[in-house]
Amino acid sequence: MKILAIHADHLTFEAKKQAIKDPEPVESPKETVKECLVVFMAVEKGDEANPESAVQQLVAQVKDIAGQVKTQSIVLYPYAHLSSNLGSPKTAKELLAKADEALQEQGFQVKRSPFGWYKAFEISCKGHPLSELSREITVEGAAEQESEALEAEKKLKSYWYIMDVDGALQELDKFDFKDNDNLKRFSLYESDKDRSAPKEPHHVKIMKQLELVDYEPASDSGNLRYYPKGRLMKKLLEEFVTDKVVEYGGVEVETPIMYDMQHPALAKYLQKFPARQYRIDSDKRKFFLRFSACFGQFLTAHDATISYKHLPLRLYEMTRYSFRHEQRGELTGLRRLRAFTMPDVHALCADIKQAMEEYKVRFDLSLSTLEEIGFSRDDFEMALRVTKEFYEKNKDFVEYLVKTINKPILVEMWDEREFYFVLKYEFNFVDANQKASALSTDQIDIENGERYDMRFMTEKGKEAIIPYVLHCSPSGAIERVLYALLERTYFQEKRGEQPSLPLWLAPTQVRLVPVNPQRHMEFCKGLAEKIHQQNIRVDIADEQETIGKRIRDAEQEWIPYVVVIGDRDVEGGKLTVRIRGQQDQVQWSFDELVKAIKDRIKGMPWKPLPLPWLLSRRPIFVG
RNA sequence: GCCUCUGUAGCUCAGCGGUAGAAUGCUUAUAGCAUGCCGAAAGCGUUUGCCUCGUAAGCAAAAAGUCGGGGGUUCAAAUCCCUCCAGAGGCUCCA
Repeated sequence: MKILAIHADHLTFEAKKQAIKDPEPVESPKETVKECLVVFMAVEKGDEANPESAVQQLVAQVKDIAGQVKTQSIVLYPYAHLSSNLGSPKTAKELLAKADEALQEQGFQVKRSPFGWYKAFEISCKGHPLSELSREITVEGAAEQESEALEAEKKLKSYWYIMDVDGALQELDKFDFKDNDNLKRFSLYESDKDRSAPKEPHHVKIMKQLELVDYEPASDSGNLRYYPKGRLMKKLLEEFVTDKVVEYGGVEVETPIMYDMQHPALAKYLQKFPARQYRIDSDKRKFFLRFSACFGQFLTAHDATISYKHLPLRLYEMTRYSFRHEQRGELTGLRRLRAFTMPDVHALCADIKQAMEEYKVRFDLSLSTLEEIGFSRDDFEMALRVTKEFYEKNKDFVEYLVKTINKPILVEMWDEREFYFVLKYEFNFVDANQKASALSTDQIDIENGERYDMRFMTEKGKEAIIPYVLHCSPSGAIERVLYALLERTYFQEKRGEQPSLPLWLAPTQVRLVPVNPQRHMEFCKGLAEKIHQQNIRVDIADEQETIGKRIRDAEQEWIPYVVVIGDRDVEGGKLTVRIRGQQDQVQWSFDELVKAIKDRIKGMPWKPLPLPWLLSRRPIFVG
């Protein structure tokens, strides 16, 4: 709170015009007070953390000044122009009223000029040395600074380029985007900082319609609820990514989700990472919720005995959850959350050569992870962010990356290094609203080895700090993968295709529709059991509805294979299969059906359907 | 955190001071197609009854509402005002 106190011979003020929606009522339009201390004051954001303390301090200050100038008459005069960081009108009004009351209790005569009006005033200042005083009042809890990194990012200057597959850099506006429409959309998004979106993102409706995910009003924003089908898809993705990382050499650990804010290594890292944290009080200590797996893994590595023979050491965790207290307005559907599931694999490297070799391996890991999930290379765009210095010294390395992905990429170059890393790439998905979101990413970190005091024994038997740490999320947040998969169906529809999910992720892979739910049920149950034994998810539309209705329901659920079972099929030995995305139905034997499906989901994890097979036995979670 | 819009039955939405209702779905989407309404009162879903059906909605009836929560204005509030909550969009931010 800022105050300006003036010892006046007289003050006249007159409310002229309403300045805010809900101003205080005016008792008498024009008032004059003689021989008084006029306290111009502005309530600030910081005061909201602890209004009681602000009032207390204000009263103490005013009492002090009034004592010095020997007056009993006080005018409290709200004066917004003293501050550029005003509190809300509501708090200000309450605070004024409380201050008024408290001063009267101290025996002062208090007048208040009404809050929320443009006012005319005339003041005569006495002019003695104590007659004009300004004071600033701060309350505890208000002084929490934004992190250095948040501040730094505001100042950081970026240079934008497109790098083609030969490694040649071109200015953004000189590049011909003829065959790279998606890259153009991505580049504009990044460089123009144009964030306008016309509508609600496509996937929000779908995630509810397919009964995958929903908002949970009883939790904090950005903390979602998963229904059985959504949980299944998420679990499959989690398992797939984990399998990929373990195959690559990942050493899976599990670490706590909250950490002491006062821990020396953590406190410094917090300053370097411009995300906002959830905070938790426990006993005497204050904790923050992790925003990645870095803390747990680095602290683990700090305590471990590591030799050069163990490097590169790949520590891995699928964080459920990582927490980032994003600003309220930034949250949307599955794209940006406050609690999300992120695979995080670090590689501790002995030197730059090893770091770069390892980086290449992980680059392939990320690419194959996204492609095996079901994305094509056209579904995402690569961005590379690098300091000028690192780029100049390692052009070959950068060229290798762009050649590997084999399409032009967006490059952001910085003059100075503000973050803990010197280079990172991302694979970005661009949605129908032109919003880009990072999926896979990997960073070369040159600070945290030292900050966390991670050491290893070199070949020469000397202890050394681990100089390079790679930070990779091979798929990006799992929720975000789901977002991209759902959002992508918009483009499928645009092209005239039926929207669909990758077969290995489809909650129901085969739906059996008995023509007569009574007469054909035995056969269906037997068939379903056989299909299930082949590790294919199956269910049975056994409701008392027409065939047409049940087929329609299956189509609206995006079921990949629909098999209608009637007398013909029970007796004939062939199955009539309706395949999503194809016009005609096919007549298949059981083995042909199984083979067709197995060919498409080869090598991907499988889990049974966590719902009753009979549709008539399932609750409806969404409408 | 700030600004704008939104919140009506499980879902999708109309109504916008006076009886709780006319639109909804699909697609090749600046438009087209289908079904409905203008006639006792939304459509889908749910429940019950009828129908026992071969590839995108069979027929009928019933139940179902704190009109997001709280406060105010008014003879009267879903409708106007204030406030809180939630969602979307913008600003900002996005490791």
